[in-house]
Amino acid sequence: MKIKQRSDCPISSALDVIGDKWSLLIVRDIMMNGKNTYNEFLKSNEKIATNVLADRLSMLEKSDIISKEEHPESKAKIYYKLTKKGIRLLPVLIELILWADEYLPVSSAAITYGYALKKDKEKITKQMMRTLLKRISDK
Amino acid sequence: MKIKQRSDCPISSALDVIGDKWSLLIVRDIMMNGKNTYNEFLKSNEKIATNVLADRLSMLEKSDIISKEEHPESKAKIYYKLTKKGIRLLPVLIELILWADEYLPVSSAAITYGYALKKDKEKITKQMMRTLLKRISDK
DNA sequence: AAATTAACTTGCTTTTTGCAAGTTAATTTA
DNA sequence: TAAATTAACTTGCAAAAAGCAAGTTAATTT
Repeated sequence: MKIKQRSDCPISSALDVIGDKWSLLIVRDIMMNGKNTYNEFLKSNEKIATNVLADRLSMLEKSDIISKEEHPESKAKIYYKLTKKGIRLLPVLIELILWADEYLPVSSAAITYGYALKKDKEKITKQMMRTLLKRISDK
Repeated sequence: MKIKQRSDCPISSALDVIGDKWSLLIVRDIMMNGKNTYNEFLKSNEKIATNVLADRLSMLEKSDIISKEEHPESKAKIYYKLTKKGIRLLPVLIELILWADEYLPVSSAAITYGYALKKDKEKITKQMMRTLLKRISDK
């Protein structure tokens, strides 16, 4: 499978890569939920189908948004991590959270978090970005 | 058709509404390309299928992201416009542009725009947001 | 040695997309 | 003013993608 580019518009190009219902949830799981393995992704609340997960992981890897590594604890596991390109999607996720928080029904935990985020978006984003980037630089 | 909510995570909920390959392109066309009618959307570079366009427009309307109005020039036309909820997606689009501009091959025009955006994101976003919101308040 | 876990793959059904052609009302043209 | 065109869809069908259940293989645990 290859990714078709529908046009050279940046928004369209971005959506060609991550504009489906699952890719950004995998990114979210790694970025914010401390998940890094196949089975951890499978167990998320949204219940991705196993073949779709396999497909998305391989697409995200091909797009250089995630990469595979040896799992530190076991050879049976694969450790999925974000690349820099993947980490740089953080601001997109942040804006989706802020939008959802304002216009969609979400969990009360999300409301609380959104409130803090709204007040200090810049700072929180920068801080998270730094932490995430640091994690990949000292591997 | 109704929208299924896969979980109460804000990112997931946002993607349930606008996380497909077409919805945000329609929003982009209204927001940044001065398009407001069915045939204008159809003519975009990405070539959406006519039945999919009809479906997305009705979903976006049901989600209160766009609304239909009489076209000022003709009764044969329908004027689609963004609601406030739709306009508030601007920051998401902006971040997608910035990410694509840095990590994907896009047009040279997009590169130039992205460069300005990167330098002055806050200001440009606020200015655009103000203009868009003004347009809907004085209808 | 047997059971379990992890990461997939396979086969099949359902849903969504894409494409071409057709419909209806409003508008423009000859 | 009749005929052609435009605008916004709808319909039918084939192809692609998603969802679901079960199966495979290698590593790990019991």
